[in-house]
Amino acid sequence: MDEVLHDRIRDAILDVPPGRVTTYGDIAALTGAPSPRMVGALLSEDGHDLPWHRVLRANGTPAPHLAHEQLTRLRAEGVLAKGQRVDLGEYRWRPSED
DNA sequence: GACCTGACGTACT
DNA sequence: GAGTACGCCAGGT
Repeated sequence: MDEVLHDRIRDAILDVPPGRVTTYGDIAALTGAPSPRMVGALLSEDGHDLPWHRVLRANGTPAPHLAHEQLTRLRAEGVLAKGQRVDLGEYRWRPSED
């Protein structure tokens, strides 16, 4: 994994403000990552100190094995989910609106 | 180098 | 809206 890209992905995730969410695809597009999977891979190995709970899949649902923890953290920030699905139209963060 | 795996996305049914 | 199929790229074996 390219280290510059690595840092850009981390920075992009750190930019997401509390109470908002983004998607793996958005982070990939924003940072130039070749695939959204790379974003997930990075979080998997080096995401412990990042607000990883603000990163969702494109349909607004979290990864299955993290769903409970992720939705709990998001709820604490004011992001409400309908079942397992967060309303991206409501909470999705865009860099331009920062 | 082939094959498998994964915190994903899009298209299609 | 939900499920399936396939493409995608990097890492490990």
